[in-house]
Amino acid sequence: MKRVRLQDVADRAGVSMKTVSNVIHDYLHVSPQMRARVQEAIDELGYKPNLLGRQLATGRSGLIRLAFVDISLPYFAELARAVSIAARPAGYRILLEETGATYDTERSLLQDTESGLFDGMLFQPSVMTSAQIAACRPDLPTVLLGEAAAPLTMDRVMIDNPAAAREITSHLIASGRRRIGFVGHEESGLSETSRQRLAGYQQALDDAGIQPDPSRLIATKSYDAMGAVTAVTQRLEAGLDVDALVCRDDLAAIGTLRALNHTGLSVPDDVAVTGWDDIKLSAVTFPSLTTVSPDVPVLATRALTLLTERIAGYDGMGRHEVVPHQIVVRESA
Amino acid sequence: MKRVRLQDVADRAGVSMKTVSNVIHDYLHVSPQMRARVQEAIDELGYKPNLLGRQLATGRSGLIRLAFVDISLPYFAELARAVSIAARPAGYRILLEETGATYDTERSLLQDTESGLFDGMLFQPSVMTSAQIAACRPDLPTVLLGEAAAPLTMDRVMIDNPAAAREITSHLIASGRRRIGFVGHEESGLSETSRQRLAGYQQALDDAGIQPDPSRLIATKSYDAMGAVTAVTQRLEAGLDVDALVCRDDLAAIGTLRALNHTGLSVPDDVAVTGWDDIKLSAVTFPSLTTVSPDVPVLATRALTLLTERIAGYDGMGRHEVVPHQIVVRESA
DNA sequence: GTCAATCTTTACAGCGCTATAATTTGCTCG
DNA sequence: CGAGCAAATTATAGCGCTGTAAAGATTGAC
Repeated sequence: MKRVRLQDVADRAGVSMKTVSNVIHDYLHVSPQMRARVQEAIDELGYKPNLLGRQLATGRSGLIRLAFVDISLPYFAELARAVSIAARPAGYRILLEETGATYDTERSLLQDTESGLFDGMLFQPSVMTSAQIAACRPDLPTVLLGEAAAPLTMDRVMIDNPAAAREITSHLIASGRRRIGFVGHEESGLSETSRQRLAGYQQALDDAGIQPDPSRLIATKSYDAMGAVTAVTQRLEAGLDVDALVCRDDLAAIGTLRALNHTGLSVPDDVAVTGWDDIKLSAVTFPSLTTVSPDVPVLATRALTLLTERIAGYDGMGRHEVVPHQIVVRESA
Repeated sequence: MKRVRLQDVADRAGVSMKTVSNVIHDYLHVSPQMRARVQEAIDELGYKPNLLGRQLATGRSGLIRLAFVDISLPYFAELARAVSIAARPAGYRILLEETGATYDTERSLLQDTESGLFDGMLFQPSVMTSAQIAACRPDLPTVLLGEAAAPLTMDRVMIDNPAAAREITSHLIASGRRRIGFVGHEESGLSETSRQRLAGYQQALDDAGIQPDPSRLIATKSYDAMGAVTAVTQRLEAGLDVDALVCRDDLAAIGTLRALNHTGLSVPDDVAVTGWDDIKLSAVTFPSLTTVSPDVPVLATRALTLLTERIAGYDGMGRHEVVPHQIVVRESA
């Protein structure tokens, strides 16, 4: 059983290839009887259009590259899902690419040695700076996600991190907490994400006239929850004095919950904890997490809109969009 | 700035297209000086091969479709990562597809109306039966993942579910538990996955001479952790009498932990809990989860090996491979 | 110095589809 | 009844690359 080509269908129906193509694409000007005749031939032969041929002819692949650190981090899995769902109506499929947070991988995304496969790219950088990205001058239409980096020439979608950090810290202060720490920033080489969240955290303390105390900043060695378990446990044993911990993300918060529980501290009675991202599991931990909830579907939709405009040829300066977030209050704070 | 084509490079170097192609592909018989000359032209023009053209010419896209229920379920996110990593050395990229566990979506995967885009497919069915899958006669080389369904004609890779369920239940029995329940199967229309895990659970009870008690089976309404929270809480309030709960997967276990904690029961002192999948977070919950750990990297590698053989033309009967698992003992049991 | 054998390079025909422009058919209307 | 216009259909030229087959260059053996 060999493959059926467009020409085979055309021969069978006794028409030209283009007419068959018109039927397949529901082109307006095809007479009903012709449409029926061609459809019959298609069905009889079991014809399935070959996407490779179509892609080459149109010059579009319908594929968008979605690149971020690691799909096994729940936030990114949920982001991937949202993007994938948002892309379907626009006729795009999503191809995932993990960077592993290495400079070389991120750079090779921007300076691809091959072309044609992707129509565009959504990229959440984690180690490259705006200047480095700008220097790469990617030739693929690209929209950046997140707060990490974005040259002026490129589009970017994110939430207002300092504001959200300030809000969630203020929430802790409003509930009477004063000795508030921060968990989950890098030990050295602070990322832009951590920087912005720390800034909002500090701002909230300032607003309340609380003197920020550097001894309440707990850096972690890795992005996963285990990094927070290790770091927080260690600092608790060293006599950390806090009544609340703002965590950089939900994974850090989950690790923090474990460290606190393990040490015999009760959440939120002894120490309140907040997360960030509102991953699905944050509603199911015990206690459930008060967290910053970015509007991921909107983020995905906006990013795709900007990207499709770029693909369509828009060539203006970078547009930087801020997407809404909210503070979801649960048991942990 | 228009796109550079192979012919442009050939013109610039004063050679034929094929020679340029040979240089790009490190073809054996190219003289060093020719290679240098062509490379120079490539660099000068900044030539990037267009994959669409290559794909059409070779008839291969290098794309493998990976389909399962939902990427936001941690097990699948980790599986996707493993497959993606295993695919790279073989020259394949992975395109994710979510089925949402609906029959129509699963069926449309098998009976695609388009062709050419994918070289093969890895598919973890969740609602289709073996017979339904067999009836579809997919024309794309396909390897099935998981225990749910697999016609005799198709390859499949999975772990030994009944054995693993039996082992983890026996572990509970060995630690003195007797009133052991099961959490997370469907309320109606038992899935093959649940069936096999329940079978192993029951077998272990039988082995120990314990009478299985249907009142200790707790079905859930959804696959996520919240489904388990609801179901377990409800049953606990209704007077459920257990000293251990075998959960269908880690998400159900995490939900179960919350329900138990919320009800004031201590894990593992009052009730031991086990999970399934060994997702990353299972090491960070409090208490951390004793769980069944499938060897996902091996699963991914074996599945891809079988798939590449199918793509290469292997046409034998379905091969059913069993991949190793182990019981990871942590705090919860 | 010649012939065969091997190494390099080339010419060109597709891969399967779409887009453009050209052509034919079907109507309306003066 | 034929001009004029719109609707329907076709012929054909690519899209950018690779594979095949064949030609040209080089080498070694005798």
